[in-house]
Amino acid sequence: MDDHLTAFNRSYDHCRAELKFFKIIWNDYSKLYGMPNEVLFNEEEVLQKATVLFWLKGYNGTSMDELTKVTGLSRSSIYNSFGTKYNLFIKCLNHYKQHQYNNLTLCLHKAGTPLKKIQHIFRMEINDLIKDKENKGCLIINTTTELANLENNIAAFVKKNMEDFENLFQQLVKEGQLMGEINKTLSPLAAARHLYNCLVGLKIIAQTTNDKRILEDIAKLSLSVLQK
Amino acid sequence: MDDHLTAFNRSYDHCRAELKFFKIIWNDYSKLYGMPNEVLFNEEEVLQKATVLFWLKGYNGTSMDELTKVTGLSRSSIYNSFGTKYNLFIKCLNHYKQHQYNNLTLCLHKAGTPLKKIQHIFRMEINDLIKDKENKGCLIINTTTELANLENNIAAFVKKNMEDFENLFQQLVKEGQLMGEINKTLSPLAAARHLYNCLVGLKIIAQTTNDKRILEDIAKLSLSVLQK
DNA sequence: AATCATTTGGAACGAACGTTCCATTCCTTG
DNA sequence: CAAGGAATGGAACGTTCGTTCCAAATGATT
Repeated sequence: MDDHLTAFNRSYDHCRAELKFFKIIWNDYSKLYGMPNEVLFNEEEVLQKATVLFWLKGYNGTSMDELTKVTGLSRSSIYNSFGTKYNLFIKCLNHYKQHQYNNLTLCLHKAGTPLKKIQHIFRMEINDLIKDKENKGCLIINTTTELANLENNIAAFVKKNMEDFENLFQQLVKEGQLMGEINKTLSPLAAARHLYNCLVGLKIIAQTTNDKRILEDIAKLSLSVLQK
Repeated sequence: MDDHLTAFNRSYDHCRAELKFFKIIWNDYSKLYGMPNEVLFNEEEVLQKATVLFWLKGYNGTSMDELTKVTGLSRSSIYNSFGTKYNLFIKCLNHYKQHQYNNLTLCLHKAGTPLKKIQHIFRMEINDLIKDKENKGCLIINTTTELANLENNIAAFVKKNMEDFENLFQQLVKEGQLMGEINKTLSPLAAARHLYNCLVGLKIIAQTTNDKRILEDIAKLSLSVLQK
């Protein structure tokens, strides 16, 4: 897919957004004058189901037919609500990231010191990976290897995701250094990238093994560089 | 794809292998009695080209049509030589692994001490990743995220690959510990898994960034746990 | 030249793909 | 009950998919 197509997609999305906006306006207007209401649509639930399917089988491995079955929606409804398969996939990616972000902030509030927060993030990620009996790994990592080198939008999304993780870890490392629980000679950015790198590795290896101890051993050793 | 299909694939492969064996016998026999020779086929070259395509676009993202174009072979020739798309892909995976293994042994012979060998492996991997302007990453990792959770043969191949790396790293860590250049309190297996984990991470991150220093920083920090 | 097994190009297969279309259903309001 | 419009189910669109098939080409031996 080239830049031309990307531009087309953007304008297409824009067009759809505008259309939706006018529909909402029209909805209010018609209510005002006693016209029939628009039947609302449960986007969240459908997105969750579609996300799991893309997560399991990948973008190219998932067909619209399977998506209709898993969501319970008909073809027309999906196309009416999301446009194309590609648009639906992008929505699922964002949905997944939001879900991931929610889990992460939960971690940050639960644990105490910065180092403990980092450790807790790894513990949670490992738990989630092991809990998944389908070994789906991570949707964003799966998408990276499948599409990031072929599609600019995806590449940008994936890069942004990496930077968000880097910033989070960097902040925690800095705080930990101030508190004296993390080695002060480390570059916070380099340490953050190292942590993200290990997390990514774990998400791949979890697709190969179900042994929780292997993942825990790796995490333990990776985190050991933080201490002096 | 279930176990039944896997079993079918295995017996199908076996059948093809046997057929090929008899063809070779027949070839010798027919030569002896002056019968026409079989026209030989350059499998290596075709595999290399097919491998690069699968590497770039993934299994589901690659069509037989593109494979004919990139290899220069006609449809019939590919099917005659490799059977199915799936069989061709498995051959490509093995071809890729062999190539990877050759590079690795080259590393082991070039560098000196065990620790230096490990460092040299990481240096070479990073160089290869950065050199690739298409950001293809690693075929085996890409295949892990695309198919390992859906196909038993692939899962077994990927797991074997991980174990091979683990064994290599474990051996090097043990030797380094004997020489006193690697921290003796480390579990060689845990250290090996940590190293593999970091390598896997690098192969993913290289699909997101082209900045060599980022990868080098990560490798440096990851390897720092080996020293005391 | 004739014979032979084998390879090859290209047409063709049915199935599945993403997508579009339209008649019908559903719900709300008058 | 009638009317209106959005959402829906299901048929159908044209492509592309992996795969098969067959006539023609190939090259060594008689």
